[in-house]
Amino acid sequence: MSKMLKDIIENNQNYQPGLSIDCVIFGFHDNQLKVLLIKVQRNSKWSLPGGFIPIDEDIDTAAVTVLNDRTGVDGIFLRQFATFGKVNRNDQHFDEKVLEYLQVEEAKGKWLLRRFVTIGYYALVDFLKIIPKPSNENEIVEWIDHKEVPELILDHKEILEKALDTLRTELNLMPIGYNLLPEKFTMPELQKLYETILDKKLDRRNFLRKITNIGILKKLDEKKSNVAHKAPNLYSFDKEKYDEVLKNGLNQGW
Amino acid sequence: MSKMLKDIIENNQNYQPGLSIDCVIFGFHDNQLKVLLIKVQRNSKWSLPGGFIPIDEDIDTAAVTVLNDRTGVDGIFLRQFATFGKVNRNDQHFDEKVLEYLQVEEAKGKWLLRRFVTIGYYALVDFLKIIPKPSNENEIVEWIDHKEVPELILDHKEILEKALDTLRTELNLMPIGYNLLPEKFTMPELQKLYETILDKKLDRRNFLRKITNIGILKKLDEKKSNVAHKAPNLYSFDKEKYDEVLKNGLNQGW
DNA sequence: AGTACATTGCGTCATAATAACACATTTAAA
DNA sequence: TTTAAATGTGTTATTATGACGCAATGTACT
Repeated sequence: MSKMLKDIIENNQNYQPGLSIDCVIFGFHDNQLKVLLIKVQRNSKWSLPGGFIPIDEDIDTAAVTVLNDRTGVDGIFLRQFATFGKVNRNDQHFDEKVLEYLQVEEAKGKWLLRRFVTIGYYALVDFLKIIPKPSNENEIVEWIDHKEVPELILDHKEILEKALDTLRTELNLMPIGYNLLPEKFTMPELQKLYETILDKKLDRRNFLRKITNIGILKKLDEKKSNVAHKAPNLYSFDKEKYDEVLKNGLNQGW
Repeated sequence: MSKMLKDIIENNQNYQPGLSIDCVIFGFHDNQLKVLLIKVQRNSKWSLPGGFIPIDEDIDTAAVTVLNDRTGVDGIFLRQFATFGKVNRNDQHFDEKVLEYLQVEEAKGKWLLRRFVTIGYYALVDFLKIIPKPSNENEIVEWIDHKEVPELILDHKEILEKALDTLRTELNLMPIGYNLLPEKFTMPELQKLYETILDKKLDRRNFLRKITNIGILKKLDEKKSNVAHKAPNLYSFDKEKYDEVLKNGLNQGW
């Protein structure tokens, strides 16, 4: 932090006051659903990557910037899911000591001390295509298994939980693998992705039938190599049909 | 407006800057899905009821206040669904002329002229229990059929559409009638509610079977009186089971 | 009073989706 | 060569869904 944050505080008239963005960036690797977390060295707790909103940018655009800053990619699945604004949510986060440390004027510093409402976005990214990028030299950026996320700052744990909850619901409304898996993948991998998100075992054969019937998969004439046991077939998504289902939704219900 | 808005502007340090709340309040009557809209006389366009966020209130609490101000009820279904923050969303809404009219100092007035990000909430209320209440003497509050909503200010039409879209999706995830219908209701009424929200005809007999199987209805030993044709049976919700389904969700999907 | 008509209540039947499970095949490792 | 673990491809019973049929009820009209 520091230089960048100091710049923002001193030019706070260029940013939307009292409003921030936090991103829950999901990736899938080693059969684990991972979350990209950051740590500012000075601080002992991990947090979600976030940022402020330039007054001349749409909030969605600002969210893309946050994502892009940390992952170096864009054109990815990024979706707003909730806004958090409890009165005390960022009490005791930044205080006078921080402002003193940053050497900003008291008047300017007040901008940072008030209640910040934060808009939560979640992103689905291809783990292998991302190189976690600290946005400055003191920042640590890491993928952490969602089951082993340590204590986070402020209400970030609540934000993460809500994102995961949203993801679970969306799983019933749309396909999601395209954003989280590599170009080619196996059926067990896709199933494991679903199982990990839902935290629930699924029957292998029933899963195959159901996911196949959606009509978004292409079975490739190729098997995964260098694997223990029988080599599983490779699949890829039929992007055109995938997008169609994304648009129209899965379960019509009524 | 006016007195109240002027007060807010002059005491803007008591409100979250650049942030507002807009409520899409749904009611059901005469087989129509209605939306509660307001009109400030000076202005020719209708708008969603909204408000600002006191710095010492949670955003959810502020939303309850907005709802309560216009309907006089609380303890109702109220849910945040999205946050809107395009850069130009409130350009040309309030301008210098308004501030002049309100006779507020220019410095204070600037608070109102910047981009406001608005948090959208939607509410489901029992039409008959609500008495639309103007929050001041110049305000007009009215129920308007969602199919006949005229042009609205700013991006309020977009906000309304998004709320309706969310409601349609939620219909597949949870039951909703409890909040929109009176204590006792008929099966055709409940079905019409679903048809109106979904904008789609449903088969009467299949609807009965499906809604009954959810297990949230109590068939009363009573028929609706004063109706043309055969008197339909009355139903009410089994609140305990209803809440259980609300919590656990309808379609498990996977 | 008698009849037409709209609406309700309670079904059926064919088809599709889902849950539970069986068995042969492939491959690495013992 | 055998074993164990995983994959590929089924079957069967049950349940859910979509598309209808028909008698009963009550209003409105002649």
